[in-house]
Amino acid sequence: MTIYDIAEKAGVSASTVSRVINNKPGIKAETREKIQKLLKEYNYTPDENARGLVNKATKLIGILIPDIRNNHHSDLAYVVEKKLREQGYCSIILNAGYEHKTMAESIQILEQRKVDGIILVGSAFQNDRVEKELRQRMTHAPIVLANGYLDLANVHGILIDERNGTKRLVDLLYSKGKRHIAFMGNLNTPSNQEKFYGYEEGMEKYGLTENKILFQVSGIEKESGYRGVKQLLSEHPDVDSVICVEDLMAVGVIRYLNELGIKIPQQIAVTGMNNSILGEITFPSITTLDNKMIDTGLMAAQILMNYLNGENNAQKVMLFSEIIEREST
Amino acid sequence: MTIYDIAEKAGVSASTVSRVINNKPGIKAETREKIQKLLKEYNYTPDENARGLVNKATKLIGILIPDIRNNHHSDLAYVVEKKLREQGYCSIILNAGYEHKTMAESIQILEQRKVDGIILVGSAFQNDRVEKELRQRMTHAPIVLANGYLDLANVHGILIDERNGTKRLVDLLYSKGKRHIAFMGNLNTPSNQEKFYGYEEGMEKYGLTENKILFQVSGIEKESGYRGVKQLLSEHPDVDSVICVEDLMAVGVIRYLNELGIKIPQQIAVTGMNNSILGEITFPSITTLDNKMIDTGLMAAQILMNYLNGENNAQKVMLFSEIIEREST
DNA sequence: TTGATTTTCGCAATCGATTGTGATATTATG
DNA sequence: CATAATATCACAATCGATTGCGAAAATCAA
Repeated sequence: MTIYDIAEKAGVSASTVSRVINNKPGIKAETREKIQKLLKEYNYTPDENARGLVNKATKLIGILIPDIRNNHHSDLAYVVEKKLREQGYCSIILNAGYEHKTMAESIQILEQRKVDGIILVGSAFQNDRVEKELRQRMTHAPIVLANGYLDLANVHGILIDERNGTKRLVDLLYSKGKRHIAFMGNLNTPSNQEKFYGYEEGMEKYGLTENKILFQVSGIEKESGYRGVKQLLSEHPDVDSVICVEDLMAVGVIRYLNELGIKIPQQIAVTGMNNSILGEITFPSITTLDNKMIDTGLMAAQILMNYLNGENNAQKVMLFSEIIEREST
Repeated sequence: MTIYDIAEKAGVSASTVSRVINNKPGIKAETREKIQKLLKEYNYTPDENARGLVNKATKLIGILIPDIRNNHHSDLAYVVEKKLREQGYCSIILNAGYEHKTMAESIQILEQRKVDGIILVGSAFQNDRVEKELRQRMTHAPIVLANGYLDLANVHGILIDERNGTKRLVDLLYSKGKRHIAFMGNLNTPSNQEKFYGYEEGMEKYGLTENKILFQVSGIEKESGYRGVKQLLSEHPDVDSVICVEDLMAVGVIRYLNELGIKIPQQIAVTGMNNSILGEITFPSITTLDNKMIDTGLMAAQILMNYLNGENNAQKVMLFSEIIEREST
């Protein structure tokens, strides 16, 4: 069923039907109604792809996510998809992985699809390879980097004050009497680096520079946390609290401590980050830093829509993270 | 950069460039190479939407999911997206909700986008409203219903033996000496109904028909589990085990029991279903029924690809669920 | 060298929409 | 009633690709 079929049935030309569909003027009320009735009857809807060709707008938005299986990624994807859909946009969600190569490949796919805009989720996209790819193939489309910043004309950034948030996490632990606070996680994303800087600032604030421990582990899975804390404690028996860059990792930490019968938080306190649902359901539940994924998603969608509606001022927004205190501290 | 731009630079017609891109014969090797070099140089890739117009294939697949935030939904979406991408397809993921109306709306969106195929995730799609919508607007495209079945020519089904799986859950609990086994969750999806039937069969098998308790709660959130078990125990103090239709719900149940100091599984055993990561990290960890979301996803993608490659035999596949025994039983 | 084959490539139509321009029908004006 | 003004709609071009068909060029045979 094409627009020509409808036109034929109505005894008019396709252009007339098009004008009715798009509420353009210059059509007799009588004709308009007749066509509208036919549109309903055959419940015809125009082919968005064909439309995109001439309108130079596909109404497609690309959402690049390292891994949709992560709770905070899917939380964000959910609100974004929902909000974009309200405006008639469809979301193409790609798992872009954490490697620069796969990220770049994903951007190429979006170029082919001629998406109207892109949302990049996670600071992992804040790297040279991605920047180059965006500069080369995505000059036309607005881009929102959720949790990060890239200095390109058409890239908008939403930043979360993870640095300050982490610093406040140190405050919290200090207030609980903790002095040997360790930081666990790798530093291979700008986001994690920010967190680490915040940790450092916090420790320095209390004159605990000597006690700083950066314990790098490879992944963010709970196994990494489990093995990590095991090794951490063997190397630094005096540690009395651990800040993990991810809730999932904290889950592994807690499991190990539970197995050893170490009292949380009395002997060792633990915090995660990113406020995943996981933190609510462990025993003890995990104090975490809410990185405002929902707000970020809403904001990202909003900025994109604004831009597509003509508000061409590049934006850089800052959201404030929030500590969610639970049993593990 | 269009195909005409490339053609101009190469001093040939667009049709020649097209034939080179698509590896069609009838082009002099010399010309072919020259064009290929230009394609690389400008790293040109054809507009997939324009291509779709003439090829009558958008290389777009719609994935309908009630809610991507559910872990087992995103697990599935992840593998599906990955596998489809390998074949040059893009995934449009829509959160279709649990209401028939929003499901139908989502199907309409996919029709407009002229997707080449659809994957429906979850038995919730197994209803009249969806069936009608598919029959009306999706006769052309292959559809795979992951975890369910609809009797339409172009709909393939992947079924999971949740009924039998639940029955084996009853076996397990019986073997642990439990006799007052309650079933908790609503029955508003075919999947949950299957689970309930399995529960009934299991109870009858052991002559425990008298002890059957169907305790219906509205949602599947942990709060539903928490409140549910609270009420359940007040009404039926002799219950010694609870089968929940969802891990998340079991999380709430466990939390309540923990708060009361009830020993799990000695006093009351608990099982969840769907093998979410949540079940691994609670204390005690939750025995669950793995509904094979990963396998289902791979299978769904595979069936769709087969169909799109010409293997037009409708399929109905059965996967076997598997009990994952943990501490809660 | 000439005519027959085969290669190689361009022309033009097509996919399903949108839109500027101009033609026709309708109404208004004097 | 004739003419000007306006309302209504169709034609054809266009978006960026693909493809059947025919024309020109190259190769072959005699």
